[in-house]
Amino acid sequence: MTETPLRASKHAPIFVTVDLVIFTVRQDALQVLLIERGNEPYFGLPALPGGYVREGETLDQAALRELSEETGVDGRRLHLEQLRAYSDPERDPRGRIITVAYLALGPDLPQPVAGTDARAAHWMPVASVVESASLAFDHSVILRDALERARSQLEYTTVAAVFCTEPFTVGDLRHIYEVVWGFSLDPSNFRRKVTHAESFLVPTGGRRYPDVGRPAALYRRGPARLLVPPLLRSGDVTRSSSMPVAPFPLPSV
Amino acid sequence: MTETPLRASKHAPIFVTVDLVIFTVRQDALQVLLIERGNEPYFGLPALPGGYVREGETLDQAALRELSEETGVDGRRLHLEQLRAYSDPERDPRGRIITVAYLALGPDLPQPVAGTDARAAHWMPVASVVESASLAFDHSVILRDALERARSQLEYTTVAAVFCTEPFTVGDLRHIYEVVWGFSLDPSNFRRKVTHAESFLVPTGGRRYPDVGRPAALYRRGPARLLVPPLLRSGDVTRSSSMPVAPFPLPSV
DNA sequence: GAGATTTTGAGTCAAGGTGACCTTTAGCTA
DNA sequence: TAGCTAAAGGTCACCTTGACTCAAAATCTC
Repeated sequence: MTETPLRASKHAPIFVTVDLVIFTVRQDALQVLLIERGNEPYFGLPALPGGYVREGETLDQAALRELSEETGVDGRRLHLEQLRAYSDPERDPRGRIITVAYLALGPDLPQPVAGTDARAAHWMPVASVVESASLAFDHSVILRDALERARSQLEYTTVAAVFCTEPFTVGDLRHIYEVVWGFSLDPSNFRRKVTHAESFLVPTGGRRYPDVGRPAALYRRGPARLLVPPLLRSGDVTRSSSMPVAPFPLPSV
Repeated sequence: MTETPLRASKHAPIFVTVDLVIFTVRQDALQVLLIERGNEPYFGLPALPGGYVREGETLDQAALRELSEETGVDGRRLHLEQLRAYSDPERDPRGRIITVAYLALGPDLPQPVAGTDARAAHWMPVASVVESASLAFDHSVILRDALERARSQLEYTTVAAVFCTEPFTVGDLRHIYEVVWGFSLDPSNFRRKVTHAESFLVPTGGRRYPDVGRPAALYRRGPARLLVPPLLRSGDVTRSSSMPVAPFPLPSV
């Protein structure tokens, strides 16, 4: 915050957008909602949904608005959190545009109605997108950051449950973890942990009778937000923490 | 990202600033660098250092520049990471200004030379600021968020070591944890954890002879950035994770 | 110089979490 | 009925943790 008057010439105004990384789990895969760009630049390339922040709007409000415009889903049913800002001056060839990325997690969402901008929107498996498709702008980087954030959130918070439609079984929840983390978990140990965690799962008393196998008890999301103790990815592989700008194990102090 | 041309009238340009929460440990207390505002609005009130993002500059670069302008310290000696964006349309009475807050951690820094803007800059104990002083703009909120982030980072990463000037002892490092977390730790258990953590501490071979007591071995920061296993605040009290915008099912995460 | 003081550093022990694995239960189908 | 599947519960060895004790190496006090 400087004391310089707002319209001073030195500091050029900047256009600000929000971009959404919307994750859901469908068909045994973590999927992300991508739109196909209908204009230059990056015409025809897949991109994250998003748009300009309007006057008098907070970033959160802009994200919620874009969310409902793109998916037709009431944002209150989803988990939505700010990821971080991306600000490379060259990130958008049209000019100086900073974007604030949001991470949205929700249960199997409806096939997106084409957004208000009539752009085609599709669910795509995250795995295939991150390793093959190149997205418009710096959206590939944003997607990778969002994926790592989501994976890490599953360890320390109870967000995994928002991927499930209520009521759900412990098996449903485990399936979420396996799909997001990309490896399978011991069913017995998983049950022990999530049922022992305080206020994570609330039994409804009901049961679900699968096509085959013993019926499973049904649960609803409990009030707990934090998972104590955390449910760590045991392998503990390739975990990157929040990203420092100056390399953190720094050259001498 | 919409396809609308950049200079469309609908989306008003927005001014973007970076604000810095610079923490250091001096005199047995966690301290934050505050400036005294020399202009309206909030004339005379303490505020976080910061300033407008310039043309062609990334947010990270702007943060590094403000850091050196305010403290005269080379940013490469510090840990610097993006905290989050704050965007309430009413947060700045001068108009639409979004700020991206950064968290900077460093060893006992020099008494800040008055910034280039000739504003008075002072180290203030965080404890007294958060519970009494009201800062300009929404800086009180930013400071609280930054404090919680720093406390949580000490659990899962090795950043605590950047508060120490090398070489340092295990006691020095424990002192950092105690000051930032606000409670004392068992010296013996603390030593066991940090010395067993892979690549956290590298012994220099030297010793430091204190005024009284047994001499202590000296260490340098190791290459590890993540603390495995994490060093959890046992009390596990008042921990809040990253903040969702729409309450992820129920209030407060 | 002897003993008290202080801080480092090492070790013990019980409690609890974790991963690997086994067993039983409750439904289905052949 | 036998066989299959997934749920649910249990066992056990291993490890981490917190609380605690004890020895080591320096200074300070008398």
